[in-house]
Amino acid sequence: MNDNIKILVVDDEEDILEFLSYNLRAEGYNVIVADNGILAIELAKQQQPSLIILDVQMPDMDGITTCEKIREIPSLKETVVTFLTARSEDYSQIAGFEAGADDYITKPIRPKVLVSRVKALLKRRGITKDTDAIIELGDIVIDKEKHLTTYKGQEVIFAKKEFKLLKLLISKPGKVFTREEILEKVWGTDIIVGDRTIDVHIRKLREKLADHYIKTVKGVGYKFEY
Amino acid sequence: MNDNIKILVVDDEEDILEFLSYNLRAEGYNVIVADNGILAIELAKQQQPSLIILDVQMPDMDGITTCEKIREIPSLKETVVTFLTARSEDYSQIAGFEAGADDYITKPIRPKVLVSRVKALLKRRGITKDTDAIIELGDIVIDKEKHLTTYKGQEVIFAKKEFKLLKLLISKPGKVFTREEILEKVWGTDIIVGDRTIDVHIRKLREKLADHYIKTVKGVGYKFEY
DNA sequence: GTATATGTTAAAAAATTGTAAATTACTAAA
DNA sequence: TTTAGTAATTTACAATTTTTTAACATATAC
Repeated sequence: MNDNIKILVVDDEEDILEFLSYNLRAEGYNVIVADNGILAIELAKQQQPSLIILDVQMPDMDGITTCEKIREIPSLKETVVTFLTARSEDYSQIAGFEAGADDYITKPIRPKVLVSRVKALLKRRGITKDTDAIIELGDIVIDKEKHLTTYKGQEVIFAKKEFKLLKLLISKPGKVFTREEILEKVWGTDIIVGDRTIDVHIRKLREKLADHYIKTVKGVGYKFEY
Repeated sequence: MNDNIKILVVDDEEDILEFLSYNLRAEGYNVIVADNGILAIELAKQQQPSLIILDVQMPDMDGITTCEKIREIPSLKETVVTFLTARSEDYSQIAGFEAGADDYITKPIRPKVLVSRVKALLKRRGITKDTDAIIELGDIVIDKEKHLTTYKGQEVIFAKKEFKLLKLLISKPGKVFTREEILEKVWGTDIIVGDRTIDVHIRKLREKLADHYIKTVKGVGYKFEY
């Protein structure tokens, strides 16, 4: 479902790992787990999760140290980190924020609280599920269901193919989509179109939005960058 | 790039074998061929291809029988099999799926259709070469998905070949890559370029990063050292 | 010192993409 | 069914960027 949003849960207690991943998976998240800080860092580097839930109290390497190390990794600078603390221990709260955490969740964990907190955190960072009917990126709002796009509050009309292309590019901002990928996703596998077709459609998008949103990566493809 | 992905093509007509292998090799696949079912089974057992493209109409042992026999071989249970049928013959399509095929391609074969179909099939089975999406070495971060390289937090733009070369060298820091190896991996086997081409590209990398990362091992090749 | 391998630079060549205009395909109304 | 309008694609060429070549400089091993 939302296997696009990856969450890494780190705790040394098996029970808690299961509890958390069960509840998050039920919401459709792609959950990966680690039972210690070392593994957590390794997994985080490789898998690039959007959110890391980190228990403060762990043997060997505690959550705070783990968080500090995570923050040192350039590719994880933007990752949301939230702590899991037993009761509301003032001390770990403060230390947690200093270590670079974005939020903390206190045990005992209530499933509903957990889920809403996670949703809020991700939303705050603009990480949305691609199943959402509405994609919002600053000035650009796309309503998939209504086939409606708004740019700076103004409605912009995109033809069918244009809309599909825009939706694709915007679905993973920053990711480069190769021409092949675009053909496959927008036109379909068996349809063959000429070499310039994609360019022309890209041009239409650039015309209707602003030039700078869609970047060309020569020899590779196109990407959407806000 | 995909030289690890092996495809077995089975057809009794020499022309079609050549046509298929030419187009698949052009995409970088490792293609092996067989002109009859018996040989196909033998090769499949030995070589363990990821995908088998099987002509339905063949003398001696037809594609459907061959497929059934392949499906009986435990080590080939996971192999993707696709049929090649003349026109869209309903009969062979149905029989094909019963025999355990995953897809069928109809003749006449269009190269682009063939390739995209093959890619889709392999992807569906999760057969991809791509390792980690992000390579990280201290100050240098390479995001393959975003086709983006960061050096000391600053974005550095590499053209396609440069990017490929950097990716190769950085994939095994410290390892010396010979010129031959570089040519093969970055340019491909059958492309012939002059003597100074690699040097020029190495120079570009050195210009865009810092000189000291890429070391020359005279008489041998180049290596990346952090 | 000579021969061989590599470094450097600029310019040529090749590849890729951008664009406008023309053509074709499609769709909904008359 | 015809028609008119819009969308999608192709075409032909321009503009741009990347890649390669080629000529010469420099370094290194023997």
